Amino acid sequence: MTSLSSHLGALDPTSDRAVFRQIADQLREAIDRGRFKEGQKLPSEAELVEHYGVSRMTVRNSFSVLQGEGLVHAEHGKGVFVRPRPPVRRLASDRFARRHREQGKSAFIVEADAAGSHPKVDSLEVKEEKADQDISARLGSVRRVLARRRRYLLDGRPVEFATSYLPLDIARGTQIAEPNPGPGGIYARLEELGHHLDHFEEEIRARMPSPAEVKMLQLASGVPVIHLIRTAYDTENRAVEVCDTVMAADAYVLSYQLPAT
Amino acid sequence: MTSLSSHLGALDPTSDRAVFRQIADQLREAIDRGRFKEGQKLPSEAELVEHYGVSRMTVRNSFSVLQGEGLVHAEHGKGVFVRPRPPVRRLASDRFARRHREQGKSAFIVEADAAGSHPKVDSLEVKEEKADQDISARLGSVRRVLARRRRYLLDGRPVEFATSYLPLDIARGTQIAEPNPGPGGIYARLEELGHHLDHFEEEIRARMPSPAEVKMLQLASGVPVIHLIRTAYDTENRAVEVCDTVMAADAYVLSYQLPAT
DNA sequence: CACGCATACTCGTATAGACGAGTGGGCAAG
DNA sequence: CTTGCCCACTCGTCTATACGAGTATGCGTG
Repeated sequence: MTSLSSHLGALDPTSDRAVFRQIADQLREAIDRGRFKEGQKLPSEAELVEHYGVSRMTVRNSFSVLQGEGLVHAEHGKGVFVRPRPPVRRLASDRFARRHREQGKSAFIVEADAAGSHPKVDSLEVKEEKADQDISARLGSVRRVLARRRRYLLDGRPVEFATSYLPLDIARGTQIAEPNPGPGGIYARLEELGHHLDHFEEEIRARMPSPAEVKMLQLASGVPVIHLIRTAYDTENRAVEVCDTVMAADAYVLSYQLPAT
Repeated sequence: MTSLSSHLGALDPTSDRAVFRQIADQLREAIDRGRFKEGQKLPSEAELVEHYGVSRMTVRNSFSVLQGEGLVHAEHGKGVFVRPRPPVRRLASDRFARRHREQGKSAFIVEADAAGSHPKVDSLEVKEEKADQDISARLGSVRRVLARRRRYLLDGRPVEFATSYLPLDIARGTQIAEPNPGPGGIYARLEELGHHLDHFEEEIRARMPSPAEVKMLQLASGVPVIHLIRTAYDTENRAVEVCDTVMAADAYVLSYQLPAT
């Protein structure tokens, strides 16, 4: 009678459900019921091999199912652990309102400080480049754009990777083309330049990350990304910026307020 | 010289990148470059075993990487195929505007018909039940609610699964408690009952689906879900409905329009 | 011609074994 | 006591094999 018996049952040989799925089911249920808590170590592969009397690959197969569901993650040399749900960042739909544009620091820094996290922005890159087809279409058939890339981190963990694209005739030679765009960010600069912002349009998709995104965001397996594309329009209904953002889905909740009209 | 050589190269034995990752990389690149197109069959496991000179489990491991990325899906007895991107349904932020509430059919049906798809709604269930903690909090501490569950399908494929929760003092005994809520849906009924809608609040998350959701939405592996929770408020700022929606992420693009204020 | 079955090919599941590499603790030498 | 090494335990990668089950094709029988 091992200590595992208290959390995990036996297999049903008559079931037509695959053995590795049965094991995954039992582990999942134990996690859901809180028998294994966040961050806690699951039984090792060897222990499960022993407990269920199956081969190691079968146990690993079970783990890979749970990994794909984002429930657990393995650490080489240590064990398999219940994946903790990181604190989420809530993005409200009024986050670009003018009243939030007063302060010197960026919205990300201010908000994270308020939440007690340690924010950081790195991978800054500002350069002119050729617009790809999609960006070009959104900005109204421009060929070249100013691209501002940056990565956001909370408490050392990368959570978001964003690129802003602006037409050259607007941004070139202005502070927008500088690494530090100044207080209130590029939206404040755009307004100073006479491009009064009227509204934003946001498109949201969710998908699994590419290998490059896994690296940039240090994503565990089983964590999707939220892909948000925001277009800013001025009062003349011209698209003045497109911001392409990829977020670690386990770190975000987006929130929108809609009028019933 | 097999036909595979034209699409796939050789392994680098000096690389410290695992063999199955190298194979996955080559297949991924071939797919990205369009050498294998949407819906097309990839080389069989046996062919890749032959081509690379590795064991079958190594090839399967490569496939499982690509499956986790949502790039391919396997069909028992047939082969492994490049996963086609299904037509997406665009949800605009004005989809609940009053002007869309005139017609007799539901918004889903009207919109899908217009897009040339064959819409269907099934799994209708309307019943009173105990509100869970989250729903209760959103509705302002109600104990029991009317729950309206339904599943939406496009061209036979399930794409969305939604449950609306309404306080009993509003919904009980009205047409809202009937399977068919009538023209304009429950929002039209709510307004007729004197609950004039003021605004909606939507919360969006993305995550991997639970096994139950995989079943309900017939999701391929590597497809996340978008979890949307909408709360409807009347002009007295009372929450009159909470709608919990789980969508197949590969079938949706959400679109919001925000004022710059 | 039509139907049914045999067969070959596909992926799914499972076993058993081997070696490698990261981690951490204990023990021995300095 | 501190340092450094060894070892036990962990997951990672890979091989080889076996059988099962779903699919498609073609051939032979009726």
